[in-house]
Amino acid sequence: MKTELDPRENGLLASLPEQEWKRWQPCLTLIDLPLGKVLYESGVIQQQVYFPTNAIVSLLYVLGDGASAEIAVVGKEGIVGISLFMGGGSTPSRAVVQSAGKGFQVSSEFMKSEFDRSGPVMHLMLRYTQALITQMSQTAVCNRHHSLDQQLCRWLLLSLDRLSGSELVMTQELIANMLGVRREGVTDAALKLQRAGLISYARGHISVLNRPGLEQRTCECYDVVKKEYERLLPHSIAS
Amino acid sequence: MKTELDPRENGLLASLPEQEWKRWQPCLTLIDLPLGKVLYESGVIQQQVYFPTNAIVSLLYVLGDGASAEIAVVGKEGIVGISLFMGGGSTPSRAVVQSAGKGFQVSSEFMKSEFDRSGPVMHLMLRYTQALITQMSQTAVCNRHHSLDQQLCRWLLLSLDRLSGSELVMTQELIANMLGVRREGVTDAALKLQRAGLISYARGHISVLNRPGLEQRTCECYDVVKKEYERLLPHSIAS
DNA sequence: TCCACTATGTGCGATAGCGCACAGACTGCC
DNA sequence: GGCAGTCTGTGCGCTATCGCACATAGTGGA
Repeated sequence: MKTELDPRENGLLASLPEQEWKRWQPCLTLIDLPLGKVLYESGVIQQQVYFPTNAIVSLLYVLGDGASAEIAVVGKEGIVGISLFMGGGSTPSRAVVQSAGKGFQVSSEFMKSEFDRSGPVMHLMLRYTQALITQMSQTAVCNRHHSLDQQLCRWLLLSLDRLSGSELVMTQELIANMLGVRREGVTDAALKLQRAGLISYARGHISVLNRPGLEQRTCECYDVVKKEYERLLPHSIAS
Repeated sequence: MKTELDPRENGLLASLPEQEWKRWQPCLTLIDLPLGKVLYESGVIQQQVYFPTNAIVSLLYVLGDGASAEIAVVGKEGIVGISLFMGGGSTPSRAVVQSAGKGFQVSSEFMKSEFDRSGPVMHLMLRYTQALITQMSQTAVCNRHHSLDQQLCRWLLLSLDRLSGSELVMTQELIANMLGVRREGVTDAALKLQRAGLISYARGHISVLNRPGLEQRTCECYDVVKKEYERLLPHSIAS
């Protein structure tokens, strides 16, 4: 009679071989991921790692003057907290829930011991990390060369891919923080998309009306990232 | 009577424990890294990985329209070709020698088998990768928020740290490609630094006259990256 | 010595995004 | 039903950077 969320809605957990899955299942804890929750803070050693199912988490960097920029976004295809197994234990960035939902957590100790088995878990995590690196690189390039309009399209598409459905709950203010631009700039860009009939925007609710249209309007960055995720993590993002 | 370059001028090779080093030493091949040499190309499977000693290699992304941007820079502290052990085998970016010098290469097979021992080599490589991720993230943020002046300072300092000495051989045109800006923009920024007495520029030769001055003028990004390299890879960058 | 070439410096109009101020509209709560 | 608060839309002057055109200055080879 359980209607509990299935951990295997997370792409990485779903990719675990049967044998590993048996070890993992009892160690997974369902966790609520409300909007704005900080999963880790710059420089702080993490006690858990997280596997979102229907939430989105932004990795963002906050500058001394309060300005910020999103480095990458993690959803049901990934894990939050890679620095744990990469060796640092912390990063100079922050992970914030950007779209509320649920996820699963496991303790750092468990994650570490699983990684250190050097088996499928490790290789899966490393491939994911490689995909994440691509996303970060592409963010850097996109920040440099592409217009806000294009970046907004990219951002919407990346976020949608990491959820299910075609609706996002997200104010323009928040999007501006993620993209590292002014709120008014997002308003302008969003208006253009609305007028083109691609999205509809209403007080924090974005509905995508014409996804192919968005894909046409975005820069190549989106496609590069998407293809790389598909190459490295087949089946992890339902498209 | 050998005056050959010591592989241990590379920080990662120098960090190998004695036991590993004995295995590695016979497998290292000295290689010339002339300006502009492409060490790997977007999407192409690599046959070698490279450990620069006195050369600098840029990881850069080239857009469809020819525009480009540097994602990260690798010098004597690192390795070129992490995607080999991360699992992808290739990345959607390009590695180009940005400052001529020497390095050592090992075959993909050797690197892979060493990584798969899951010992000190693996942990060293993962820590390096984590540091590289920090550099990429910070590049993304810097591209978004900081002025060209500041970015030029950051870039000069990062490059200097990865060489030895206080001189760079590098035209403004090339720097512009790396930073993903116009050549004239670099001219302007470089002039400001010259007038402030921080550097002197002469037909592709940059001498840093006042390093503390540069450090004062750059954005926080440089410091974040530097500290993270020092934390994750002690002794790897001589400061 | 001269010439072609490359590297650097300069000017100027165009544009994207910024910072700020403020208006209108919707929402939730009393 | 009214009010406070939040979200979105708009106007305007400012600045950094762009794109292009062109001037100047070293440099290396014929």
